[in-house]
Amino acid sequence: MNSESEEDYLKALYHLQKESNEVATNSIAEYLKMKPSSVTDMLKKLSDKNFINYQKYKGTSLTKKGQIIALEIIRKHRLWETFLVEKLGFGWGQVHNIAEQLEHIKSEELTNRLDLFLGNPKYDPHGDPIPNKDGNIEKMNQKLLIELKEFQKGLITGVKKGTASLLSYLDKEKIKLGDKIKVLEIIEFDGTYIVEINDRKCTFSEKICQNL
Amino acid sequence: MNSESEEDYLKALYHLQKESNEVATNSIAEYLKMKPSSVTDMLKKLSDKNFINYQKYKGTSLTKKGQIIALEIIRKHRLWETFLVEKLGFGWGQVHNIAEQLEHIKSEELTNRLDLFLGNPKYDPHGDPIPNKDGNIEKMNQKLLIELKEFQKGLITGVKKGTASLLSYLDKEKIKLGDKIKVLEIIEFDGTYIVEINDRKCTFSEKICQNL
DNA sequence: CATATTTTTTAGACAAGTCTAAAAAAATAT
DNA sequence: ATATTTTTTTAGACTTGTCTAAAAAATATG
Repeated sequence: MNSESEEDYLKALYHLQKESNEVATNSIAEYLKMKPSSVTDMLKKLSDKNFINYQKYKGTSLTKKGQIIALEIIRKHRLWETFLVEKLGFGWGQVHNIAEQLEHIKSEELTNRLDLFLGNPKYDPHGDPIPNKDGNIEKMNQKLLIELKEFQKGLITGVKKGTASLLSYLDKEKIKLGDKIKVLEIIEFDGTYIVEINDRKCTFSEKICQNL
Repeated sequence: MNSESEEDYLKALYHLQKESNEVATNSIAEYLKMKPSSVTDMLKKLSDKNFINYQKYKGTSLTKKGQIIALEIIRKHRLWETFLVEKLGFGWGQVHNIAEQLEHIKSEELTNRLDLFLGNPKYDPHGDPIPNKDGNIEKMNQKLLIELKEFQKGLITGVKKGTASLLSYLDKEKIKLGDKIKVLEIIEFDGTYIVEINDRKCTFSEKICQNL
């Protein structure tokens, strides 16, 4: 059985690999808020267990075996987030920390029963796809809002950096997943977007370049 | 914040205190399947934190503060067991280990929302009372089956030592909590009970001296 | 390309929680 | 009331996962 710490590293690797295939020691350290030396230690351990491809001073990547574990953790995380929002009535922003704990609960049967109980959801409350039992995860066809030009339209399917403050702002504005969005105007000067959602006009700063 | 290990000790203390008020180091060790020396170490730590009354070579007991923590853990354990059985469809016997993990999840709001979601249950699936938010727990008015005489009647409200094998035996016999029970005959020789449950006759060995 | 900077690793330390073996205290028995 | 046994504690070791400081490798700069 793997420790919680090992699971955290594998999950981090999975997320960081979306940016670039080879992950640097320092970026893992930054992501997990640890010192690079601690990361090196753990990379050795994960390499011994054949969860990662690792050679000194080279970048790191998940092996097939490591990826399977990472996806199991992500599956559990997203299922629990769904449970917390759908069944217990938590808001978007509150669930991450709790799911971070729940994702380490070890029981395959629990995970599968939870999945069934939730109606085999495809997406979590943030719009991220939930891997299935066999570790298959849907490739996302998402764009960032900043990639859209004037008069283009889209559906809001998720938020990238789920900062609590952004999520609660969106909540307050009654903006939710699945809402249609249309870009009315882009202000050159500071990159502010004027968009239309649910027939209402909203203004997004450039920093909210993280939805489609 | 308290470690999982500390929580396990406090919970053990709570359960062992029901037998006798002062708990011996060795009995904690046996209960938790650890060596007595490890227990001594932890007792010092818990004593420093004012969770227990401890003096070298004397027995140990929970302080008010320690009892509050213990009851929080027990509350969480029993709520999660209820969730697993009622909502996810697990059987009696399967839930203990999983609840043992879930009880350590730290979020008061989660616990309270779970409680609400389950309809503020008073008893867990084994018939044990669930402490409320303020740590109040119902005193049990349970007797062991062995305490009943011939022709006395009762309600099955719980199982003491929840061994998986006994639970699955009861399941197979379709015996569940709330069933009415009537003692028809007690066989002197080996203490076997012949009882009537749901209009059917059953035979219980003396060892099943753990229901009312 | 030689030096400076950055990244990564090594070496050694520490905290938590456990263990074994031995010593000390308490309980029991003769 | 003393000797034996049992219980409990102490002392020291080990593991896991982290850290700091220093060394080594890789990368960037003039």
